[in-house]
Amino acid sequence: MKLKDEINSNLQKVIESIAGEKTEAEIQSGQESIHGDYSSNVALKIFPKAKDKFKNPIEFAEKIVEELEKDSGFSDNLEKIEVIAPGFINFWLKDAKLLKNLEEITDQKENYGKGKRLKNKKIMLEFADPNPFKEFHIGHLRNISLGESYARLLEFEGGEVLRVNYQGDVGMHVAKAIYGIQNSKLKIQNYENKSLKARSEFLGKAYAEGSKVFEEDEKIQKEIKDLNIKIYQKDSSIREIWEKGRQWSLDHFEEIYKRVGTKYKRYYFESEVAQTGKEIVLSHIEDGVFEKHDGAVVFRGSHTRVFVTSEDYATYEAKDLGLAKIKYSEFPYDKSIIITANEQEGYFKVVLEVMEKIFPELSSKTVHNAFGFVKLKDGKMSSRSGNIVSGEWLLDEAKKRIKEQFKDMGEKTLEMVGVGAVKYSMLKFSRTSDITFSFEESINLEGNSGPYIQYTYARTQSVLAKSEILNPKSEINLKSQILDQIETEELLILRLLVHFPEVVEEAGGNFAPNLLCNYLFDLSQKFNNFYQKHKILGNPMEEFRLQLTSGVGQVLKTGLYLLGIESPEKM
RNA sequence: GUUCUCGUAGCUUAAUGGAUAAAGCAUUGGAUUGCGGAUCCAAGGACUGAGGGUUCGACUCCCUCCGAGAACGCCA
Repeated sequence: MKLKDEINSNLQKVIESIAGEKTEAEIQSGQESIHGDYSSNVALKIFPKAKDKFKNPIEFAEKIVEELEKDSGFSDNLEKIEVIAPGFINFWLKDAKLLKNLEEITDQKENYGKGKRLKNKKIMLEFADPNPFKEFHIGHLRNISLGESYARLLEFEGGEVLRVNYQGDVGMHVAKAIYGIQNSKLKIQNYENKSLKARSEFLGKAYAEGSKVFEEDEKIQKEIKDLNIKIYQKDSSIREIWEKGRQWSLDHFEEIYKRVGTKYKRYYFESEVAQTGKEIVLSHIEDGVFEKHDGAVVFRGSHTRVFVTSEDYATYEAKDLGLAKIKYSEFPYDKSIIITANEQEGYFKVVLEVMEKIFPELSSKTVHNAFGFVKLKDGKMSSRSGNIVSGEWLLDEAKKRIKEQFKDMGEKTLEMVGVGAVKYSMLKFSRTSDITFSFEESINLEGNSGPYIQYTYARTQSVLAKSEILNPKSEINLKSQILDQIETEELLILRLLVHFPEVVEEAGGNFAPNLLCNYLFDLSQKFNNFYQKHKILGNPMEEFRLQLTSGVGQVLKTGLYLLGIESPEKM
């Protein structure tokens, strides 16, 4: 059992016996260790209900501690339990316990921190969702970084995660793009033999041109709407261009997925769910879920939305209903999670309202997780205005800048560090907050960045490799004599290592990879501090310090993996 | 107009209702006859947009105002 849980259950038992109150005790993991390795505010929380027995929360807390200390099996791991005004209870671990934890890391290796919270749970995770014919922009990059990290965190806790991607290959945006292709000065034929990048840039431009004239010219607007219908009908006049453009986009996306380390199990397309979606909507007019208005089929919920257009085509809304049904029939999940930008929050709210009425069993299992906007310093990104930063450009630019600084770095490492820098910069902020993208910062190799953590990992591996050369068969064993020789910097690291499993659980439970980022950064800083002050190799404490180094390396590697970032052995 | 989200140091951001509001960047000053200086140490810098309220305790919850952004019937 995790130590945190152990403290929790002991607290619960004791409080129930003293105050007769069942409670979910709240344990905090101390970050700076000034308030202990763990601390609890239960005495403050429960005090109003124990008022008749104790004068103040401190007295109450003292009684709790007295009871806790009676259980020697529990308190043997603890150096002390103290009560601090106005009523906090702080727990300090014994150094021996900290060392024992380090041994666990050595034994369990990449399994250290794994949980069972989601054992036997099937989770469908939809993320990235770029649209063919449009650019894969930095918002998608945030989406896929978050999704992949979330998937790994859920798997780490025992869940079976099915990564899926839903891509809009039909609809007005495609019509606009095709109009753009047909009327652009840039001829599609010229791109036949060009790179995927060049092709997708061409498509992006065509889309921007199509959108522009759509807004400006009513006659063209009508033409584009007609094109849209032809797309749904797979009309022979546009079939070839549609298939070609679609494939070019998908090939390009695939390249990006590969670069960022995401492998999807299933790709859904709007073209394959539209019909099912429409049928679902039409079959629920009679029972009053939907109503016909101005020739369209609408739903009147928290706000009104069109599900089937007056031209009889499924909108995005109806398609999502079709998608939900197909998803569940293919993979009966315990939970279905959809990750999108928060501009879709209102939209999903309505779709979930409909689902509650027609697929109640699915709606209760479906969660929409939104993330904040990725803005540029000079305002909102929009693929229509053309003021857009493509995901690929950002990855390449990161790599380029790193190369300028580290000329002899190999191609493989360069890619790991470049992608790591970008992904980390997408993950280190809390998911829901809008972030302002800055070129300098996301590519910065110093400070709170991916490369800083990767560098620290490479450093641990370098030390370990060197010790291997100097002393090939050294089996690391902790000796109890070292207890009184441990340095402050080492203790700080040991204390932090204890919390890794808890941070991972919290990051997964709250869909908050940023917590893991902060933790890894903190650990890296503490290790670098230690490294600077104390010599590892050729020191009387060498064995212990090597094990510490190895433990830090292991945790950094596992942590980076959970963020979806690779750990180079050398940089 | 309606609904929702957000205002924290010069900048970018942290902080399940808890203890001295935490980092990075930038700025200033330091550290190398040592295992990778892509490192480390130190300093300055915030009445958490304004004003009320709830609470033993509020960046966090409630109300008002100011400011920013997003979503709102045939786009995705």
